Amino acid sequence: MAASFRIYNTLSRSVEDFVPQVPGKVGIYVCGMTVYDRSHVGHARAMVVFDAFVRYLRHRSWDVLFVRNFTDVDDKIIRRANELGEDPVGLASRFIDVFHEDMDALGLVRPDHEPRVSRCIDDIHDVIGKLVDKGHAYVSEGTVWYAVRTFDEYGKLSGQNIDELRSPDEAGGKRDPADFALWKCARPGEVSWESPWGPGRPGWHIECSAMGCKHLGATLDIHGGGLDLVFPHHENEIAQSEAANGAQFANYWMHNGLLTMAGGQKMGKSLGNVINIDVALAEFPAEALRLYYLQNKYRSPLPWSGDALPEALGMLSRLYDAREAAEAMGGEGDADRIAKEMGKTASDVLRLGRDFEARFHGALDEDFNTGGAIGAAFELARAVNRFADHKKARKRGGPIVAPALGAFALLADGLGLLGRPVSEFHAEVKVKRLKALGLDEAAVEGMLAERSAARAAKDWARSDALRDELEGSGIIVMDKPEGVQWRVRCVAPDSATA
RNA sequence: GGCGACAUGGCCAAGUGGUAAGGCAAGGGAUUGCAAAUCCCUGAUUCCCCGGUUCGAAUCCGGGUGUCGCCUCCA
Repeated sequence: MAASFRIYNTLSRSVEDFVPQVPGKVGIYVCGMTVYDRSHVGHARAMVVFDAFVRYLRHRSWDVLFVRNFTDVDDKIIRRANELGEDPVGLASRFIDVFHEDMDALGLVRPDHEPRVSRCIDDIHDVIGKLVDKGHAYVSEGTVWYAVRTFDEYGKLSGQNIDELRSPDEAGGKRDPADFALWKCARPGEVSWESPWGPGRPGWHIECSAMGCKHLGATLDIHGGGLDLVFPHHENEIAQSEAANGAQFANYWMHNGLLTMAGGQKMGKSLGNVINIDVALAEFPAEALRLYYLQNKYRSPLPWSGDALPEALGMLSRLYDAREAAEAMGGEGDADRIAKEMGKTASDVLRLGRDFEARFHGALDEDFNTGGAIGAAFELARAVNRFADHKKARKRGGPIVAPALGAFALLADGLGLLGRPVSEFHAEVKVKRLKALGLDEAAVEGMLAERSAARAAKDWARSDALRDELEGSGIIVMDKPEGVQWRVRCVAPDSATA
C-alpha cells in the first residue's frame, strides 16, 4: 500500500495532497538534458533531486514509471556539430554516452524510459497534426507555428500575460510575437526530417509533449524540471498538449531550484562559471555531492562555493563513522532491559532509533523535506556516538543500536545515502583526496611507519615532527587505541573546485 | 516594464499559529604523551522592516525594503 504524501505544485503555488490517477501508481516525466557538452553540477542537482524523489516513492511502495528525455536535436547541437564538422545526431549520441557515465558515477537509477527527440519524430508529427487540424497551429513558409492566443489558459503555470511579455524581435512569419515553432523549416546544411509540412525539425517544446504522452498517457501525474524551465518551456508544453489532447497535461508540476554562485548568480554555461560533474567527482565521492544537494530544500536556490563539497564530505564521514561505531557493537538480549541497565545514553539511542522512521517519513511526505529528514539522522548519529563512549557499549550495545542501524538503512533505501560498507566509503575518499592533493599513498604509509617506530620508542619530538609534516601536506593522523588511522583532509588548498 | 520565488544565529539550513531541528565555523571543558576523532558546555529573549488579525505568529493578512529567477538558450 503506497503511502500518501504532499507536494508543492507550481500550478497552484501551494503544497497539495498527491492524488494519483491510478491508485498506487505514479507517472513522472522530467525534462532532461540538451546534449551538446558535458553536464555540470547544476544539472547534477536536478538529476539527484529527482533520483532521490523516485527512490523515495518506490521506498514508500509506489509503482513509479519514470521518464526523462534527451534533447538531441537543437540549435546548439547543430552549431556545435558544425564547428566540429560532425553529424549533429551523432554528436548528441556521443554526449548521451558521456551523460550516462556521469549519471552512473553519481549513482543514479536509470529512468524507465529515456526517449530521444530524433527517435520520436513520428510521435511529434502526430501532435503537430492534431494542433493544425484543431486550428491551434498554422503553417508559414514551411514552419509550423503554435498560435498562443487560441489557447485561453495560456500563462496559467507561469502567471505570464501574453501582452506583457518582452517580445523578441524575431522575424519569420509569426502572426504573434509570442507564437512559437512546432516544426522548423529545414535550412541548408541542417539535419532535417520529412514531414507533412515539408522537411524540417521539431521545435524545442513539442518534444516533451510528444514523449511525455507517448510513455505516460495524455495526463502525467507529475512533471518535473528546473525552475528556469517554467517559462516558456513548460508553459508551452501545457498549451500544446492540452490543446491537442483536450486533457490536463500534468496534475503536479515540480520544479527544482537552481545552483547559485557567489553573488547569487545561477550556474550556467553561458555565464562561464560551471563546474562539470566529472571534475567534481574526481575529487569527491558522489555521495558527498548527493548529501550536499539533499541537505537543502529541493525548491530553494542552493549556493555553491569551494567549501560546499569538503563540508558535505565531512558531514558524510560523521554519519558513516557513527554507523561504523554502531556496527562494531556486539552482545544480545532484550534491548529495553539492557537500556534500563545501561542508563540514559542507551535509552536515548534506543528511542531515537525507534522514532526515526516516523520522523524520516514525516519529513519526506511533506513536500519532500530532505533537509529535515537528514537532520534527524544527525541527531541519531550524535546519540550513537555518545552511547559509544559508554564503557560497555562495544561489548553489549548491539541490541541498543539495532534500531539505529535500521534507521541508517532507511537513509540508503529512501534517499541513496549511507548505503555502502564504511570501509569502501573511506577507501574511495582516500583515493580521491590523495589524488586531489597530489599525494602518494606509499610515501604517506612510509612516514606513518617511521612515526609509529618513534612513538614506540617514546621519541615524541620525532613523532610530532613527522605528524606536523604529514598534516602540512593534508594528512590527518589519528592515534586510536586499536592502532594508527589516517584520513586525507577534505579541504584542498589548491582544490580545482574552490 | 511584466511574472514568480525567497528573506531564520558568523555561514548553510529545518520549522508555516503555541513559544527557534540539524550541519559547518568559533570559544571553554573531558579524553589524549601531545594531537585527531568523539562527547559535554557556550551562542538568535528572537526569525528583513512597519502595521494588522489572534489569548498567542518566524509561521496568517496588508504595506515597505532587499536578493534571486523567468520574460532569448538554460536543470
